[in-house]
Amino acid sequence: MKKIAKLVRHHPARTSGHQRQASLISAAASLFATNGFRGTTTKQIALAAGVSEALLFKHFPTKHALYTALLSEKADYSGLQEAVEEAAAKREDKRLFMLLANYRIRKGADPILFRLLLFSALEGHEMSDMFFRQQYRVFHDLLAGYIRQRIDEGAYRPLDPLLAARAFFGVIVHHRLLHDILGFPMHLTHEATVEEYVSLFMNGLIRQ
Amino acid sequence: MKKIAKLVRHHPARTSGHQRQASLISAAASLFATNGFRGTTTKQIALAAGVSEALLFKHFPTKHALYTALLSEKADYSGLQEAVEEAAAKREDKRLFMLLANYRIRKGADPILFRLLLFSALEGHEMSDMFFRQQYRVFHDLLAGYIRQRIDEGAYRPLDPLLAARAFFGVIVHHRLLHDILGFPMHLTHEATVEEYVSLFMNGLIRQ
DNA sequence: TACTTTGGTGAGTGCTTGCTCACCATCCAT
DNA sequence: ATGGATGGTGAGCAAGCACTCACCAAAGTA
Repeated sequence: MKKIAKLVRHHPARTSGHQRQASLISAAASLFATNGFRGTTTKQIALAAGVSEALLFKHFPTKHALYTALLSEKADYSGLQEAVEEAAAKREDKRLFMLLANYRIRKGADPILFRLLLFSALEGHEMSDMFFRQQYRVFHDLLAGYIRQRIDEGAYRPLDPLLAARAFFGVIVHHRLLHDILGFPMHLTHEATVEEYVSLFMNGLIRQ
Repeated sequence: MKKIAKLVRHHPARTSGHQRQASLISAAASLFATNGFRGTTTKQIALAAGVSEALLFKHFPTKHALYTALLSEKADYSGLQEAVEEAAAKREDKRLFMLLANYRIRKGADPILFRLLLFSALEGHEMSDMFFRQQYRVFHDLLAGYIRQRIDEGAYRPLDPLLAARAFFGVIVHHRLLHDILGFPMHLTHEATVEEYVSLFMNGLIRQ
């Protein structure tokens, strides 16, 4: 009798340390993304992950450490970089821009990451700098470099390459800002939107 | 003797209600802008305004009410709208774009407002919607309407007007994001930057 | 079987938060 | 002068916060 009661009572079959850590991080991700670092309590995270608050602190010494772990895990742009570099090598201008734009605007693009990034930038988390300077700026410099090259080759007008690259990312980032953060509805399909942005960037507004 | 002592002791000459309210709002503005709503305490605000916390709550029933008062006071785009409409009526395309871009990028542009807006958008404050839908969207629709008109007149290529307007604002907003929030240095002067962005937007990247 | 390690918790701790309340001080009108 | 309105405060409250601690339970291991 005693034994059975014992077995039945708490019996969710202990989870491994790594799994727990992962589930805590994923629970934290969506909470931090929606409410920010300061707007999220460790109690909420523990609850969302289905464990006690005490266990959270067994895995991460502080709330801050959990946040840092989360941010460094989320940063992953591999795959895109190679595709972009290939398109650049082949001078496939339009494909290059489409790749970059599509990566962020495409249907499955993770709005959580975008919100996390913005929050961390605004709240001034130290990981934010790392995030932007390492990951984001890779594409920044990559694109600026490519534009510079194409200007030298005479294919593009002699604009400032860095500003041109920033302008392009601006269009994309702003789109996500309106769509993911402010909740503006899409008014064309994802594909058509990307196409339109790229066309505008490459050819300008004025009828030539 | 007695009289003098009385006069000298607490003597900062009582401030009027309106002045106090204004100084509280201005103190709150910079604190909310740097730390967000949740990251700012009423104690900090009171301290920055040089009064007791209790007085703050005499002027604003809740922290939230102060935030709302602040946001609705900060929203003021008058002046620009008329100038833009005038340029539009005269079909001074470049001047119109320069006006819009300059308004946000110019040297004195208030970074506090931009941060406040972003924070309120991320934190999901109800004023945020009002802010964006009323103020921000005015220019959105204004510009989109103008672009549509110019397309009809055959001056612009037949692009989607709304997306084109968004793209333009995207460039500007992104510039401020990099500069005001992430702390990226300006690499050209304000004037040259604006000029470059407008030129890119109007003429495109590709040498025609 | 016994023992160490690891997963897991309830019940706190001290501190900070938004907010209140009783009270004082100064102005202005009568 | 005097009384009501208005500007202003110190002390404190209940709730919530990040974080801790003593302790239990289930595995692996000898």
